[in-house]
Amino acid sequence: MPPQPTRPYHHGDLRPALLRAAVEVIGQAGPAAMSLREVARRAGVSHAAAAYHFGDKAGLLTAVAAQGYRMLTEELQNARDARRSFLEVGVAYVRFAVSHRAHFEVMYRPELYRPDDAEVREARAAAAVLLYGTSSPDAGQLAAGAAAWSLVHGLATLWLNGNLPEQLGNDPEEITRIVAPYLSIPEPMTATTDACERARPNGPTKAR
Amino acid sequence: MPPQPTRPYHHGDLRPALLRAAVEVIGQAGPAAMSLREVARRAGVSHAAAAYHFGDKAGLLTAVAAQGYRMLTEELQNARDARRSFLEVGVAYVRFAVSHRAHFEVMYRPELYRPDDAEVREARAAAAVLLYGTSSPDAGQLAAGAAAWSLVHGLATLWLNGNLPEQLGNDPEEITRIVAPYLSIPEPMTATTDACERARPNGPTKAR
DNA sequence: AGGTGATCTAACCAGTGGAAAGATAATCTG
DNA sequence: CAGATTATCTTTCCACTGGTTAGATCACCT
Repeated sequence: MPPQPTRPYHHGDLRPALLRAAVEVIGQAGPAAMSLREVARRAGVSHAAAAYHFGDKAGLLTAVAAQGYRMLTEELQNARDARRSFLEVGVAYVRFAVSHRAHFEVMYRPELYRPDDAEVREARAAAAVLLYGTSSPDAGQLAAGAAAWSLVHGLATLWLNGNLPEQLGNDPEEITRIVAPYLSIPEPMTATTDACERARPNGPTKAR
Repeated sequence: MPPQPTRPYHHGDLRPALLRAAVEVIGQAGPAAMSLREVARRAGVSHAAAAYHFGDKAGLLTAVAAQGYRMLTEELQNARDARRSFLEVGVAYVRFAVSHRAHFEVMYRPELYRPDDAEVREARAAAAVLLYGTSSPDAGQLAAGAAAWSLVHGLATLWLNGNLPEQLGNDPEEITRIVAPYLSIPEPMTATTDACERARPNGPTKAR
């Protein structure tokens, strides 16, 4: 017989394992249905082990949120660097929300975790810099950034909740490219076609 | 002594009383922290009485969501009729989210209730008509409506979560009037100043 | 080798949502 | 008005949850 495949008393890599399990559960059942005990079960440990590593349930969700903001920052950065278009940053935002739904849903439910956590604040601030296009926006950039952020954030959440009419199609990235050009924002770094003009005739068609 | 102020066995008006209590609890502690038992306690009945009237916890939250959509419809309608401006409909949307936070937070957490409930679907459809400006939108109106809805919805949720920079001020309605004009939407019924032109020079200033 | 601290389990607690059985009262039917 | 039916509410129970505590196990350091 094999040499006792008994799980060792110490897991050895429990923290990341619990994080993965948590994201998995949230992805399947939503953040509200996630329980410490179910997460611990999937990682093969007692629920008290999870509480030990994260303090409490909010601590685990805080870690998920922080990881989410870091991942978002990275993807926004990639989009900005690769495409050099503000629109593509917005598309990347929506893509992140859809492809990392578990993280996204936790990030924007601050009552579930500790939004004042240092790690979270840091990661969120880094993402905000990319969303506003600059780390020290003036009043106009601030309002324009808020408009852009609001639009893609609203689009992403409405999509995730199934609140968008199905005639718009079922590809959230494509929907973003159709809808976002209704925003008339003076692009800070790129010289693309004026979104306002493009939107004028009878609404942006495909807008590719 | 008074004739036995003992609570009668039958409450007589329990359903609305439970609804009010639920909204109160959610307003204080958020939808995730609402418990059937706490709601029942505030209404002075056992938690099984609440379950009897609403089937289960999701049933209670379904009723809250339906009520919320009806209230939203009414306020959007008032704003449209009174101001005859598309912008003011958006402002009314944000005002609703802030002043009826409990309802709003439930409405957009479909995992907490039964979004397919007939009453909810009906009430939500009525609100959608006002948000799109017409009950049979063409492709352009659909995209424009989605853009407008996304913007105000994103603005409202970001505001509620404390994700908007504080330099924008602390009056969400005023913020909406500053931010929303970045949208260039051909207004269907009113002939206001072209938002696009107004936004051009260096961003809309106050936009009153 | 021995001790120290980190990691994990077991056991317990109060609180939760749901279901079932029964108590109470309002209403219907004759 | 009496008796039966139905609607409403309570009590009680169950499995589950998050959090706490005491103790078991083990890695590591000197």
